[in-house]
This record gives sequence, structure tokens and C-alpha cells, in this order.
Amino acid sequence: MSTRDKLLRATQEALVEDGIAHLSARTVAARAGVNQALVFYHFGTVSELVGAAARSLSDQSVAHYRERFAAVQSLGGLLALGEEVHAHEQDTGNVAVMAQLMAGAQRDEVLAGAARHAMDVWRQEVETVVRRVLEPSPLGAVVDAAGLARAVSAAFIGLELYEGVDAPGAASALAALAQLGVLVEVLDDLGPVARRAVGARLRRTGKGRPEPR
Amino acid sequence: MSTRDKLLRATQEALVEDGIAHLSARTVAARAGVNQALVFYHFGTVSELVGAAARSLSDQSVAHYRERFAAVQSLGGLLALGEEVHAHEQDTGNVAVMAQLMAGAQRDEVLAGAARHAMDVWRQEVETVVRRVLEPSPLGAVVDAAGLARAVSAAFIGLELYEGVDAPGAASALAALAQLGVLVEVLDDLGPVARRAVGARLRRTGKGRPEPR
DNA sequence: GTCTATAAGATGATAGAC
DNA sequence: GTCTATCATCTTATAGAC
Repeated sequence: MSTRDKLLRATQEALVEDGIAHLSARTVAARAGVNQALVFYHFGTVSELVGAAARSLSDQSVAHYRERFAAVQSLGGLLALGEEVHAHEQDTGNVAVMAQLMAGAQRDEVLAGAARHAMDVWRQEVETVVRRVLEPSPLGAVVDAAGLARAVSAAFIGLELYEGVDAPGAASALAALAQLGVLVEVLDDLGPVARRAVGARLRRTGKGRPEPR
Repeated sequence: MSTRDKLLRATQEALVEDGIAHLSARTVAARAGVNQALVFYHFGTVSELVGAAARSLSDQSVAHYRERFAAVQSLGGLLALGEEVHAHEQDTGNVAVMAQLMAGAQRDEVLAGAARHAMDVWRQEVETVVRRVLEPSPLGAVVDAAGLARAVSAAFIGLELYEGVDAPGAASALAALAQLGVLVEVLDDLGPVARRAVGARLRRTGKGRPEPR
């Protein structure tokens, strides 16, 4: 493995295990087993290193699920795959990397760029499936696929941070969301009944999906 | 205002504006206009200072909404108040403080304790309302109030981090969640029809709310 | 309670030998 | 590409004067 790759890997590990607050050129280099000066030779700054590590990780993760997403045909199937993706990304630490990246990105334009990129590759992939699966459902009339894809991704990041602080609490939160998934399926099962009710509600509140221009 | 309070306030501001990565005894003291050594005199360590600032902020915020929560009588009212709380807490920067606290808490037991406390005071308050409002609804049969309260809090934290990185993206995510709120109301309106459908689904999937022991 | 001074260490980054 | 050596700066934390 090249020094560059060793540094990228070590950065991902450091974000998961120590968090971005304790990350430095020296701690990452030590973890990678290489000299500290090589961080600056290969990446220029520590922020660029972290950004590159996050980009490569998100690209890799999303590509890993591409065919799985493409194969989803039903809302139930999407919810099931969603739970699986979440469990796997949690295990590998990829969500933790995203969470630490975003926390550090609040005052660092380089990290912010990497965070936008990562959120966008996930959004792009999830949005396609959500749109396809929701189209024939009564839900399709109400929910904006792109917005929903972003909301789900952001929610998972919040849950990951919560997990690091109170694991049992986070588990019960996740279970509650799985229960909400059941509700969505119910609404879907009701079909035309739900569609009419949704239509009536929208006319009353005016809160529906914005018309495409 | 006492030096102690100046430091607490300055810490909250620093978390919102600079993030926990750039927070140090010196930066906070400068912001508070006091001597750096006073951080250690009053709080012992920087972590204790951050923890105390987060605790006081969360206690204060939750207390501010107590009567509002108590007055909520319907699911629609709860969703409306939820949107209002989120908008206000976003503006005041309280969610940003929570997000930075949790990011830093992943490897710091003192910060983790403060984060658990903050999540718990919110959970406690929200859980009561959710349980009361959901009881007569078909949703009451499916959703665990405590878990849902935690999930919503965690999701808001993820959205806050996303907001700092991609404001328009976060806005569209929030809009999508508001649309989901409409769905919940629809399900609630359907009453007995929905209740029967929920019952049927639960028997099929076995994913319902765990029975209280 | 507040200040100055200072210790003891970590950090980003660079120059220059190999 | 990789190493050593080094800077200037920042960090937590303490001792001791006031």
C-alpha cells in the first residue's frame, strides 16, 4: 500500500476512534506508521487530508450499494435495504466519519466541500430509488424525493453521534423509526383511500410537494 | 454578570460560531474578556467548562418550553409546536451547541455525560407530550414515545450539522419532513380504518411496540 | 477571585539532507 | 519520496503575587 493510501486509511480510522478534535498530522502519521512531514508533502494541509479521506470513503461506500439500490422495487424493499445499509455503515464506521467531518466543517471550507460532496453522492443514489418506489404510492403526491433523501442521511448522522454518547438510547430511537416504517407501509397499503385523504389534507394545509417548474 | 457566567456564555457562543475544534481556554477567555487562568480556577478543565455550558443551556431551553408542551392537545398541535421549537432553537444556536458537544463527546467522558444529560431533559419533556397526544390515535399502537422523542432530537442535530455545510440542502430536507408530518395527520384522520390496517400489518411483521412489562 | 509568569508539551508547517 | 531537524505558535495547567 502506498504512503498516500496508508494516510487516507489511518485518517478514516482516527476519525472513527478518536474524533476530529484529537486528529493531527502527528497522530495520523503515527497510526499510519509513516513520517509526519509526509502528510504535508502528499496533502498540503491536514484539512486536505481529512477531506480526501472522507471523499474516497463516501465514493467507495455508495458504489458498494449501487446494484442493491437499483434492484429495489417496492417501498417495503426500500425500507428493508435502508435498515441494512444503516446497520452496515454504522459497523464500518462510515457514518462516524461523516459525523466528525460535518462537525469539523462548520468553520473549515475545505472540510465543508468534502461534506457537501459526500452528502451529495448519497442523496443522488437514494433519491433515484425513492422517486421510483414512491411514484405509484399515495406518498408520491406529498413527499419530495430529493429532500427526503437528504433528511434521512442527515438523521442517520445525528443518530450516529447520539450512539457514541448513549448507545441504549440510540437503539431505542432507531427502533422507533423502524416502527414508523410500518406506518408508511400501512399508508401505502391503503392505496386509494389514503390518496383521497392526502389530497383533502393538502388542499386544507397547502403544504404539499412544490410543483416542478 | 459574574466571571463564571461570562465564561459559560462565551463558551456557548464559541461552540456556535467556531465549533469545538477551535475551542480552547484562551479563545473562550478572550471572548469573555477575562483572564485565561480563570477557566481553570472556576471549572478545573476545559471539558468541565464545556460540559457546564451545555448543561445550563439545555436546562434553560427545555424550561422555556415547558408550559407550551403542557398545553398541546392534538397531534397537529404537537407537529406545529415541533416546527416552532426547531426554528427557534436553530436561531438561538442551541442545536449547534448540542451538535458540537456530541461530536466532541465521542472520546471525552465529561462531554459525554453532559450530552446524555441534555438529550435526557429533552427526551423527558417530549416523551410526555408524545405519549399523551398519541394515546387516542392509531399511531399510539405502533410508536414507542420515548424512542421517538430521542429519534427526533437526534435527527435535528444531524440536520443542524448539515445546515452548516449546505444550507439550501438542509432546507429542502426540513421541508420534506414537514410533508411527512402531513402524512401522520392523514393517518390520524383515518381513525378506525387506519387502526385496523395497522393491526393487520403488525400481525404480519411482528414489528410493533414492545408490550410494557 | 484575579492577575502575571511560566512550565511542559502539542501543533502546523518548512528547509534541506539523502 | 522520505527523512531529520527545527520554528513559531498554541495548548493545558500550575505557582505565587496581589
